[in-house]
Amino acid sequence: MDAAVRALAEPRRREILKLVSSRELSAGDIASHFDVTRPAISQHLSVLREAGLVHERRVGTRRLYQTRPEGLSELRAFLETFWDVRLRLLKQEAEAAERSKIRHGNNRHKNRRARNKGQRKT
Amino acid sequence: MDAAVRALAEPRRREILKLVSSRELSAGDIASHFDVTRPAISQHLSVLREAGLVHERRVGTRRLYQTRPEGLSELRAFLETFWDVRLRLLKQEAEAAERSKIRHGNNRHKNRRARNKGQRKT
DNA sequence: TGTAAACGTAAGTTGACACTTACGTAAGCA
DNA sequence: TGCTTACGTAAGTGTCAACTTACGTTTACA
Repeated sequence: MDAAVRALAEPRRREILKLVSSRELSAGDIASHFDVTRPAISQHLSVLREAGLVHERRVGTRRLYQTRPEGLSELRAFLETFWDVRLRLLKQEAEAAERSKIRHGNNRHKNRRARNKGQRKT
Repeated sequence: MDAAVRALAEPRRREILKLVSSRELSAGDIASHFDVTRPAISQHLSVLREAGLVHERRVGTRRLYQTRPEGLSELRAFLETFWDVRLRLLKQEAEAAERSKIRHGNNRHKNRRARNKGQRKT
């Protein structure tokens, strides 16, 4: 995953991924979309390939590239965990507030604490 | 999103995010989990805060940090698009194969082409 | 077989960035 | 009011990575 996220940190590489996400393109075609030299794009493509984010296919003298979404799955899972944790925390807080209400009835002070926790800015 | 993904490119910053995803921790507490100096962690925390990935809260002389999952949503959406595109392409290929079958009956040559496209390595 | 096309690779340069030590600052506290 | 605690910030250093130009390599083709 480290290689994938490092590869994505470069804006141009993210652009390349978008370019070849829905169709194969040759290295030259890809390079023509940018204002840097062709070797620079070639190096970006190497980084993307080694990170497992693109697939390379050689046909004749050309090399065709296409996005490999599976290369993103680990990072995707990493990001998901944070949303899972957030949801779990919110659920726990809601349950704690509920228990507090049951135990202490309509005690105003306790209710205010629970409500404030739930209101934490999102 | 650029700031977020650049922030995530650093392994230690990803570790910090994990540390404070389920609970608030002070800068010092966070630093104690690593073998670099406290100022180094402080700089990492600045990067994470400016990228919108953590929330900072000051209490007394301490600063408490916690992950802000919303800061990851743009990158998350970016990653999702690649899976959406992949699914759309697979669907199109399947439909094309189906139409080809209807038009040409059990023509072996055409069927083989369609099957090979579907078998493209995942 | 020689030439052109489409690439990748080598080598060097520049800028960013992760780290260090040293210092500044705000809040608690005797 | 001084001292301590818990930080951030400044300044300097070394490493890495993105770019350039120059060159090598493979395939197609007359």
